Amino acid sequence: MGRPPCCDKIGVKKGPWTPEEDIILVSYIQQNGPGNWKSVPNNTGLSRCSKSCRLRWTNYLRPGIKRGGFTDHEEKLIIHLQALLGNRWAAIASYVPQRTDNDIKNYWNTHLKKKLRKTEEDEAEGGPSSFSSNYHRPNSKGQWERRLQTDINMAKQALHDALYMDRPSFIYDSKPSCSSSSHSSITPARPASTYASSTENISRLLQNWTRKPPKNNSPAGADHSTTTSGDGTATASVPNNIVSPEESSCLFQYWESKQSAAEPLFPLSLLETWLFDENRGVGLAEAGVASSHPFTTTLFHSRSY
DNA sequence: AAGAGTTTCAACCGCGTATGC
DNA sequence: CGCATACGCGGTTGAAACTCT
Repeated sequence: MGRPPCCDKIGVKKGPWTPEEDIILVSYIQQNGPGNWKSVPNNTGLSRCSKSCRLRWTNYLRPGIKRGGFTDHEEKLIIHLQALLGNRWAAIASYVPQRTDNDIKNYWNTHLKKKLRKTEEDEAEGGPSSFSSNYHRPNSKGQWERRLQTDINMAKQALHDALYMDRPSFIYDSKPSCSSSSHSSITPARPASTYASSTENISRLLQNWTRKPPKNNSPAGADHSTTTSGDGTATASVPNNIVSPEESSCLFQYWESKQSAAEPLFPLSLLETWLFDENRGVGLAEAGVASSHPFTTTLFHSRSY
């Protein structure tokens, strides 16, 4: 009885990946594209479980991944999304370009949770804090969870329509106009050259391997933005997320622009309001907020329920 | 300088879901 | 429809790095 192991445990190597293994994996994916992970160990000769290969690729080697050095905006975005979505890290990651779910999860567990706890303690003692008060509202999660899922799916569709309705051919071969640095493709099967930017990651990685910088040089990590790979994302490995990389980029950029303009947290407050709104009959469009931004306008006008 | 304690994060594990037969 | 397999996700672990004493 019991679940069979995902792969043959005998002879399967575990633990940290070596640069050699990384190179083998990256070059294989450059040629064949991500996917069909089951066959990767056999075809590459790597003594690794298929799962391990996929994880290594999606969390570390994939082009366009930014590591460490979370910005203040990203931090707030994550907190906000966590309050909305719970521990759905993959969903949250879909809104934060260039970050992996694992990275966000780790950051949450090691930094943000503590930060929130501390802030809440401070609040309990004295004045209100802008950091957490907006994010942790009591709400019967179960109550809106099912609805949330439906809403998310519909929002995704609407968002997609809104973003791409004028660009029928965009999806697989051109960059979204609002995205300067993110993934540009969501096609599963790709020519080898598409993955060229993997080499940026791997070379950077190998540099780090030979001269490991102190861990807390996180801003340097943020500067790595390699990221502008501009193409070649391993999009076949993009999980079944709420929004595509293009969409998340747009959202994120809008978020960032609003943040830098010192405006309130409009886009997510809007989203949050929408999601939490008990009186669904009263849409935000009717409340007059949606019209203030074309994105949300289209989003809400696209909703047909 | 060194040992203890703490933090970080890459990687693993197990479960749920999707897909193909 | 049921089963087998592959994939994706979230929780957890543990080694390495870092900080404190």
